[in-house]
Amino acid sequence: MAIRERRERERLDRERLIVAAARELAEAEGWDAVTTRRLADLIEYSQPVLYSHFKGKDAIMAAVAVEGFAELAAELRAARTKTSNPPASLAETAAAYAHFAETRPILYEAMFTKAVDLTFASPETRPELQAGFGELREAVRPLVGDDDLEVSTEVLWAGLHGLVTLTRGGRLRREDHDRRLAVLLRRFSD
Amino acid sequence: MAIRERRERERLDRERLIVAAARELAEAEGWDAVTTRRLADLIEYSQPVLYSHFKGKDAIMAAVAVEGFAELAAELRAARTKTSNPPASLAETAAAYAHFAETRPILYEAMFTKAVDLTFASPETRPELQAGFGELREAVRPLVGDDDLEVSTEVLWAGLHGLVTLTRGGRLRREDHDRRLAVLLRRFSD
DNA sequence: CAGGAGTTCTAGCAACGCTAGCGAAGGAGA
DNA sequence: TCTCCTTCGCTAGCGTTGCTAGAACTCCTG
Repeated sequence: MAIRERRERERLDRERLIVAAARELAEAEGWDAVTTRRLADLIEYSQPVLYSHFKGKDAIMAAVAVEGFAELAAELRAARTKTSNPPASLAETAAAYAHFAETRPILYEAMFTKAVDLTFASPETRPELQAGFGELREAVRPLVGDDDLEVSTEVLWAGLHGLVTLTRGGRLRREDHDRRLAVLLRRFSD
Repeated sequence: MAIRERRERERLDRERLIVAAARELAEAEGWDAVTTRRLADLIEYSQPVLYSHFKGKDAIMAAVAVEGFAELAAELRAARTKTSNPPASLAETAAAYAHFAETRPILYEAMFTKAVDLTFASPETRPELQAGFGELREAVRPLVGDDDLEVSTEVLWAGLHGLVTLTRGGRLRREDHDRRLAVLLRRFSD
């Protein structure tokens, strides 16, 4: 029976290896470079083993995206709890969100543009996916009435998401980023 | 010489035919269904003619996107000029933006997710791409100081874009859409 | 009517995601 | 220790993709 356990452990290791390789390759050369063949080469197994772990390429990207959500939540939390002054805390959190998207664009792309089949805002949503939103909500809470909390947080999230995606797509001049962030936040701080 | 003109006219017609076919197919079955082969079938020419008009598939999608930007600008303009009351005008314009993205999701996808190589916010930006932003700006102008105008408009745009993309991706519950729009607008109307 | 320029097609390349089915490896029972 | 049998990963290949080289055809010109 111990053999079975070792096998499962090795299997889990290999699964992590796949996700890590996919992420590294994507961050190095973009998602277009992440093909099942190159991935198989990187992990030093043949293509079909990928499919014994994941339903398809999309599922691998979704796994990378889940990692991204966990990291985003952690960074938002760190930023939010850096200060106890509510407006400053919100500003830190928002800046951390923008910074995450700016410095890890490939990860952000997987989280919001590629992985379409990750379910959100429903009971069976994976906790990693809710945590980030939760951090935003806690940063917003001290500044708005509790009745509007959910909706206000969603609007802030949308504002941040819109800023980073439009900037990434070359739709907004990068140099005005800080001013835009300030304008967005000012509307939550009075 | 008239022959040359006729030829160019026919060529232009065929180019429009390609773009129209691409758009129809995409709106009917999604962008994944738009392959060069199916497109060639639809226009009743062989594949290579597509490449005598466009550099590649991306260029065809970009052409569809440009159509989309023109239509979006027209609809925003119609909404904005429906009333002369500034806050109401802004609300109409914002609602029109959201309505456009909601009712023409495939077009919106081409405009903001697919066609990456359309240059924005630079002198050589095509006028169709600037017009939509211009309508937003004129709707915002009466409500904010002229010094903040550009940045405020960009933030509103980002907010709207974030709302529609997060909603489309299943990240926001659709039923709260109107409340979120109201919260976003309230921040521009006081 | 013959020549040549321009246009469109047939055919095919390399790469993609994904899968059927064979062959080897290795634990389980006699 | 030998044999069976399950489990596992591989080779090979299918169908489809975007794109292109070069042949074949059309049609205006002299």
